[in-house]
Amino acid sequence: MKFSELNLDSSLLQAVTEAGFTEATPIQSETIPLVLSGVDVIGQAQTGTGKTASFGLPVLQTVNVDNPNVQALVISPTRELAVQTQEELHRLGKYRHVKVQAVYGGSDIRRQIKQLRNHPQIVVGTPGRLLDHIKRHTLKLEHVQKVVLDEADEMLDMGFVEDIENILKTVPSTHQTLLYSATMPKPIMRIAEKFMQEPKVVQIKSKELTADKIEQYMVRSKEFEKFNLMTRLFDVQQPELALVFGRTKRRVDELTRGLKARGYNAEGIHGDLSQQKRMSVLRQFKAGKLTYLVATDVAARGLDISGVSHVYNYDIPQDPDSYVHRIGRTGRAGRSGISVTFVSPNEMSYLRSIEQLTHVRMLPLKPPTDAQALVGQVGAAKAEIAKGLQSGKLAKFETAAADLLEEYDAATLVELLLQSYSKDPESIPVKITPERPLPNRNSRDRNSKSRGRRYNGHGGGNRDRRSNNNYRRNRSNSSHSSRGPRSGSQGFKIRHKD
DNA sequence: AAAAAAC
Repeated sequence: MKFSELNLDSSLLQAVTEAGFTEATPIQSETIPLVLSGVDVIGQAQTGTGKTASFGLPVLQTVNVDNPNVQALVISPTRELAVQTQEELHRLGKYRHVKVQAVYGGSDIRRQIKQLRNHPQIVVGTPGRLLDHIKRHTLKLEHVQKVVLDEADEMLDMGFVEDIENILKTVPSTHQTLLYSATMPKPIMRIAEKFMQEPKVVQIKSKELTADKIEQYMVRSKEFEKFNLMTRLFDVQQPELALVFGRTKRRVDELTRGLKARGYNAEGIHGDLSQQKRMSVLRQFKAGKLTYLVATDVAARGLDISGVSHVYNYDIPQDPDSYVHRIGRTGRAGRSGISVTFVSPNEMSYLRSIEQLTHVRMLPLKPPTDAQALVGQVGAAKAEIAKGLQSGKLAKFETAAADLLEEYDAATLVELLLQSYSKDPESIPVKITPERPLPNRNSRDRNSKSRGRRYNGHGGGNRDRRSNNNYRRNRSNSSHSSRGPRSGSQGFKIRHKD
């Protein structure tokens, strides 16, 4: 269906056309008329199918621009998503002159209070800060007619339910509720029953939960080798933009440090960083000034960044839903994408439950050899040089560079380069805290079986401590060996020059 | 179990 057939105001259609869209996606064609008719709507569709516009357009249409009160409220699970939604609503509503304001934590509340005095008709916010404004009486919701719960599966997760309930208490009971979600687990349906009145459910049927434009791969690897395997993949795949997911904030920090040390254009994003840092990193990534964005699940949901060609699950998500969201950051808006998930032997059960949910078997990917990684690096270097020559930045080196590229084959050139920089990537130590070992594993189980379980309370702590020590010893061994040849993995060819 | 979200 075309947008022009959806009874939308010409000012909105103009903005849609300017954004480059003519054909509405299924979720948009189905929900826009429903939202316009005023009923409560539950919309479920794959990520990347234009959910924001499917509530945004009808909400923008029904807002009265001559009325200075807040008439619509959009609640988002993360700050970045709130900002993104505000930007998109602003873009779509600019010819209708609708004022849209985002409010979220981590940024100056006084500035937000001033902005709220500017009479926005639509407010987009995260739960905590919305409540803060409500308590300060700097945000009044008594004229709100439409409430949108965006990415509701995440938001209605435990902890948020109460916040949302408290926010909704200040909204007139006659309001229309719109709930959008990529997945629709049972708790959501219960919540929907509680907050909504005879909602119409629009479920966009898709054979697969994950977009088929995403090629999904997995790499079997031990914890200690993941880092090197992943960087080799980077060299071979040369992603345009890549999202790299780690399980914890700390691991994201360490991964980022490690990637930077090896010369990759990487930055991290997670909830412990200042909001300023979070925004600036995201801005750089969106502008293509940053190639690798290392993230916790803060970046897993909803974020729409064009050009994300690869998603790497450095740590496999334990929650299968989270996998669907993470890889949904690529393969958006009709483009294709690639995801690679690293799986260690004790994580096979997570892999199974993910595949059960998505009904897609991840293809085993053979990690590239050092030689292949080298060729990838050379290709990238050549492209860089070519770009530099083209832009004129390297004009004065033009003949010299051309000669070099003529004279040497790829591997030799890289060897020369590395020698001159004395920068052998794998010699740069990278420390990443290992995942804690899962309890009750192999050898300990076997030992304890014959002894029986009755000593449980007593011996448990001891056994755990022992296993930790073992683990630490293993780690220090492997970090030693990163200086010399490592058993089981071939070293970098150009390493042993000294 | 971690992450996210208010100061």
